[in-house]
Amino acid sequence: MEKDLTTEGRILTAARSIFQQKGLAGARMQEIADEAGINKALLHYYFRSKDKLFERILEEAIGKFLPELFGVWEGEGNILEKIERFVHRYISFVAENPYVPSLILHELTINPEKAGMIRKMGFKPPKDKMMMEVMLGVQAGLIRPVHPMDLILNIISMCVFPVLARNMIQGVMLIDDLTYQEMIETRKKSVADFVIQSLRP
Amino acid sequence: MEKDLTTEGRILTAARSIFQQKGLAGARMQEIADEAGINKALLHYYFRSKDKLFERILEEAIGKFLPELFGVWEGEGNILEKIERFVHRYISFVAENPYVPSLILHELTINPEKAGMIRKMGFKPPKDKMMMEVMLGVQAGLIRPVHPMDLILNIISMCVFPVLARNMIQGVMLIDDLTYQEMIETRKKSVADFVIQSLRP
DNA sequence: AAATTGTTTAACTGTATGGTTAAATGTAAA
DNA sequence: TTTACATTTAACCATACAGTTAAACAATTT
Repeated sequence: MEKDLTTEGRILTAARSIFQQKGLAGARMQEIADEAGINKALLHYYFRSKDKLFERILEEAIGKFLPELFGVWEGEGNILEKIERFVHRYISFVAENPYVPSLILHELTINPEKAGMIRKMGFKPPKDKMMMEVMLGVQAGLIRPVHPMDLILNIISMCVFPVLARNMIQGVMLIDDLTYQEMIETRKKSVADFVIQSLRP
Repeated sequence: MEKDLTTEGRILTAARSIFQQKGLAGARMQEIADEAGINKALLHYYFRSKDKLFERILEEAIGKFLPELFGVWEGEGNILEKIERFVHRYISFVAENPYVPSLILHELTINPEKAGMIRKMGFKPPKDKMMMEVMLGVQAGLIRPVHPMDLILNIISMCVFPVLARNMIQGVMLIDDLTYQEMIETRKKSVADFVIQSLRP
């Protein structure tokens, strides 16, 4: 249980952790209360129901996740520089907030209609910008021609999956915590290299 | 509800589907019974408890997943050919059995200790073989030097993630079913190309 | 001091759900 | 036909859990 923060903050921190580990159905209000160092009555005093609490956490997760995801295309530099910056920032982000993709993945797998929430929150995937950026890179001779959506899927996969599936991969490959931690760290560079190497004309 | 198959088979099919969509905690025995076209009493007649049924499904999933994953390194050909074969086979496999990685991921995220089951089932990741194969490829001038574990993580990520996170990606990127289906299909080649391009010396 | 707000305690309600049971019915083989 | 197994029906039990309530206490503000 956290010492500092307000009670509401401690609840949110606890809820994030529990919901991420167990999902909506698997989480227990009592457990969240325990983790926050309070009791169930107070938990309901702050958040009327489990669903409301979960929705709050999910919205917060999406609100952190998407700007991070879409933001790259706004910055300076050519496509190679953007890729490098994106990979570094994105792996750092998911490594520090592993609950974010995990929650969204689980919830949207169970309940695909909830994707509507994304549009309601005003996010729009910058597909046009992506297309344009890749085309510019090709024309400038910086990269070979590729399908933009394929490229972006590849990059996101390599950034997110190793963090998202950490327990599974460690379990299957028998890798210890420290080694894995270091691997994630080195991947902030190596994934960008891997992509950039592949894009050589 | 399926017409053919034995009752046990229909139960397993139903359980796979429900457990994949909702996870262990979210699944309902009644729902599994309905999907199998039988009643709850008969479901318990075949599988004593939810946990037993789930364990059966999970073991089955791991038993399908790991041989597919580790099998590549046994076949003929140089590393580039193996990568090409692996990507094609692996994406085909996960596309046809999306429940497999989904189940394992969710369960091992919640319950990392269950990774022990993998060792108990006699699977061992062929790390040595992977190392050796990559080193041979480097020595033969087929590929540039890379960290084998990084490479394998990249490949697996690009194969599994787009299928695993399909709902999330479609929701975020606003891609319709058919388009996505086609993308998965083309990725059976394009991912291999992407990797092989990256590995050029 | 009084009022407001945050927090605890502890008991309680209602419901969803896993699991059981027993009796009846169907079905196929011995 | 008898035996054994498969399946249904329908009721039932026990438990876990979300959510409520009321009374008391603590802390802060007015």
